[in-house]
Amino acid sequence: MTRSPLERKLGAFVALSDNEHAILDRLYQRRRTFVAGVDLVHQGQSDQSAYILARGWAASYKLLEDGGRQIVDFQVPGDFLGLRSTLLRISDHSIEPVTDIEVSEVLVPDLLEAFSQSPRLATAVLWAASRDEAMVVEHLVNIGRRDAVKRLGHFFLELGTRLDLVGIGSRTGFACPLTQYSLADALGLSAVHINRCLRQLRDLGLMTFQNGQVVFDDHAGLVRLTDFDAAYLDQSGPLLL
Amino acid sequence: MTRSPLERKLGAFVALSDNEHAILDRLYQRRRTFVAGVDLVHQGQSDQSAYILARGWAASYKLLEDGGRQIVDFQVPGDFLGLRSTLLRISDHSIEPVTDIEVSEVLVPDLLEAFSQSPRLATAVLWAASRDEAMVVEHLVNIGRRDAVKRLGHFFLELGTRLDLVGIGSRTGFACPLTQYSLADALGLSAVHINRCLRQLRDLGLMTFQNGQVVFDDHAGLVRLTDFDAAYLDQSGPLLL
DNA sequence: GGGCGAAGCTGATCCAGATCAAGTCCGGTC
DNA sequence: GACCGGACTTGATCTGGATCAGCTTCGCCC
Repeated sequence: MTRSPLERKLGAFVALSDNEHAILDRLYQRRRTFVAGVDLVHQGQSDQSAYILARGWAASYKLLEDGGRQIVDFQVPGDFLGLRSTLLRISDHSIEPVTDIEVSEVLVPDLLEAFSQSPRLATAVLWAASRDEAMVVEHLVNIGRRDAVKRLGHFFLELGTRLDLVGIGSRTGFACPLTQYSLADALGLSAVHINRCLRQLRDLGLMTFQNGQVVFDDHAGLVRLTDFDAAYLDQSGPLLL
Repeated sequence: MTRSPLERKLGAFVALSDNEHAILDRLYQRRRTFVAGVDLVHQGQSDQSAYILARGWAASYKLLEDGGRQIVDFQVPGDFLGLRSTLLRISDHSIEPVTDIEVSEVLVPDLLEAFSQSPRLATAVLWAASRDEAMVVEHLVNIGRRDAVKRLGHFFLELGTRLDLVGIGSRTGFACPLTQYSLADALGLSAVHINRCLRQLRDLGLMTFQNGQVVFDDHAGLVRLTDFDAAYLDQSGPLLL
């Protein structure tokens, strides 16, 4: 039996029963696709549904009235899109596909129904939400207290680790569809400065990002420089309830 | 019947039954107190329990190996302390009481047990976690894209709104036990600069923070300056499941 | 009442990163 | 094959906020 990315992710937290797998399978039968660059959720929108990302990359961001934007996080396969928005009933952010993406739609009532059928599923989803929050927190620390070069290096290390966990990419590198502009919006820097920092990382022999390809030339060195600690991504294996 | 701050908060999301109130009451009978300045949770610690803050203020923060620290969020009565850490099994952050605090201890197994007795409670807690995440996200945007004065103003407006919702403080101001140093650690600025920005806000006639007292001299003006929108704090009333 | 430590305040200087202004180097498209 | 727009690159200059160094004020303790 093949498992979806979500089932793999939740399965890493609680050991799911056959019945729970069946409940999850029923959750997302509605397959949809969205093209790169066109928002699927708008800030301020209400009553939209949540999605589970099956293929491609997306970005969640907030727009400021002065025109600036802050990318809060990127989503990769297996991640929820807009789960928080549906619970809060109004979306506090927008979501834009970075590449063409494929998602499964999850209707809120179905999700709540699944929770009442299996409270352990509710706990697993709460765990997934906590993990997402931990990533945002680390992002906050990154922006608040690290200088530009460390910030950039740390960002790529986190991304690499996340992709590793869902089976895309590895310790040596990964394919990355982001532009220097989106990196700037994510890291609170200007695109020009991102460019210079990428060069620095290259010159230091630590990592390379060119032509949509990230290569960790010296993974250990980069970890050392950026004070990266993957603990918050938690992958210690299923908790038995 | 008097409700605890937590029950009030969760009750704002789902209308709780008497039975659910009873389950919640059973959750936290263990009252504990901690003195200001002494961490109750350490980064890297595992197996600690979660708490619900009943009185006083706390700060959750992360330490960097270069000695810097980033305060991720402040907690006020009704907020969870360390909920995320217990789900992730290892704490990714530390928690320090800003004032002497009073908390109720919540054991994880009890919490999971409560979820299986009432899936609606699980949903309500998931909602509370989403709300916390929304605050961290807004904090991220604040640090990533707003200049120091706006950042500071926005911070105080959020805090004011949160306190308003739990019945402490009001539209005109609130008592605030934070030092300029802790503000600096929260906002990714230096304490010196916080001092100058506070003066600016005072000179602009927008707000005053002196002697542990925040006064909004021109609430509307401050909202305008800082692009503050309380939508992410969601208080549209109970969702009926 | 004197000493001491935390918090607050202020001025002078420095620097990381923004901004401005030109480029180059694609891949598409007519 | 000329044109165009998007991503990337590079240099010159400017500036918000850090850092350093010292000051005051106040509460607390002996």
